[in-house]
Amino acid sequence: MQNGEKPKDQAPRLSNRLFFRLYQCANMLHKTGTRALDAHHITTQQWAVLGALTRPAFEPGVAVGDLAAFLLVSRQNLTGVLTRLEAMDYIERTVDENDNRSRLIRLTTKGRSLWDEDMRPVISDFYDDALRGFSTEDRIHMIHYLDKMLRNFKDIDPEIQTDKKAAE
Amino acid sequence: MQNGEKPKDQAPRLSNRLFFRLYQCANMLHKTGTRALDAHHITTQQWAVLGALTRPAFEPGVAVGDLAAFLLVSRQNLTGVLTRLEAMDYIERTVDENDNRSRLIRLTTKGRSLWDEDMRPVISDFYDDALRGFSTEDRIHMIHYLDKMLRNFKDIDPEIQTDKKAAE
DNA sequence: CAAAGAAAGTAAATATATTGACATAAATTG
DNA sequence: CAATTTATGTCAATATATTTACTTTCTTTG
Repeated sequence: MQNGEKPKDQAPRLSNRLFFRLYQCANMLHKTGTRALDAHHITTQQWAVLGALTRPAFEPGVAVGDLAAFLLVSRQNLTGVLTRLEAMDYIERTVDENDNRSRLIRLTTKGRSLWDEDMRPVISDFYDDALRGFSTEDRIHMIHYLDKMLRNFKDIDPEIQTDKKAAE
Repeated sequence: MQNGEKPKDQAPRLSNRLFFRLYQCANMLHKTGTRALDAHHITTQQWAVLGALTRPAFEPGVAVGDLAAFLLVSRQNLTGVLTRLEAMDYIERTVDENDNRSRLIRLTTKGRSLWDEDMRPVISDFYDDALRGFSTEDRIHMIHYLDKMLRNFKDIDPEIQTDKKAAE
């Protein structure tokens, strides 16, 4: 620590700057991400849902609550997003045979096609643009920091039980 | 590059993971941040606006468009947030003497008091919790990455003119 | 096995956020 | 200087996102 002039006074400004940048990045992620997929009328939230549903573990169908826990949004929020995706025929809701309360969410053939043919190339280009200048090591470091912050957020949130189980 | 097995195949998964973590962090930032200030009925967006208005450069009053450019949200979005903050008597809108189209946004005495007495301590604790385990260098690196990504986002966005001018 | 409890999903109310459209006022042009 | 263009803020429509409340179904108890 070479800076001798009261490092404690710098900390609040540093934290403030960090979170403001995170806030700005979040705004731009949704703004530019939604615009990138505008031709297909897909928003970043719908993107996140569709992307989750392509995961091998979720392909047989996933409950709304589990999907919400994975995306870190509320169950109630997902209801609306899922309703719109279902209306566009990209996903389907089926009743869980083992539990009539539970609805299993799954990609339709149309949804799978949208993801593979239309969205995947656009997303790939979007990633390239947004990560321009990031080396592989930069990306790994950034993921490390985001993971670390995410664990802290989960500790703050009384709803989420941090069960130490790595989710990929 | 020591990893000899097709590093190009790893890149998409790395990018995907990075943006998914960013998406999750953004969700948690708003969720836990709004909850932290729930006792004062302040959301993270209102927090961002009030925080911006405490900046010395904005204290004489700032135009809606300039505030939107600073926060990286749309002008139209701010209208609603400002209306609610004005109804709570935390900010005031005055007409710019030099331009009758422009409204100058400023903190009220009540808003200044809310920020200094009520919000600042809560925000300070929130920062401590969310950045637990982050060294000063970690914070600087994280800010660096967020800044870098932000520049890329601005390059993607056709609306924003990146005029290379550092905004603090 | 019936009653209390918990869990899953959805609806309603409130607050963001975006784009498109619009009214007013300033700036530019001919 | 009048006419077009541009700039500023707001309203409207759509899509998130949250908390509160409720219905249905499953689980737990007595």
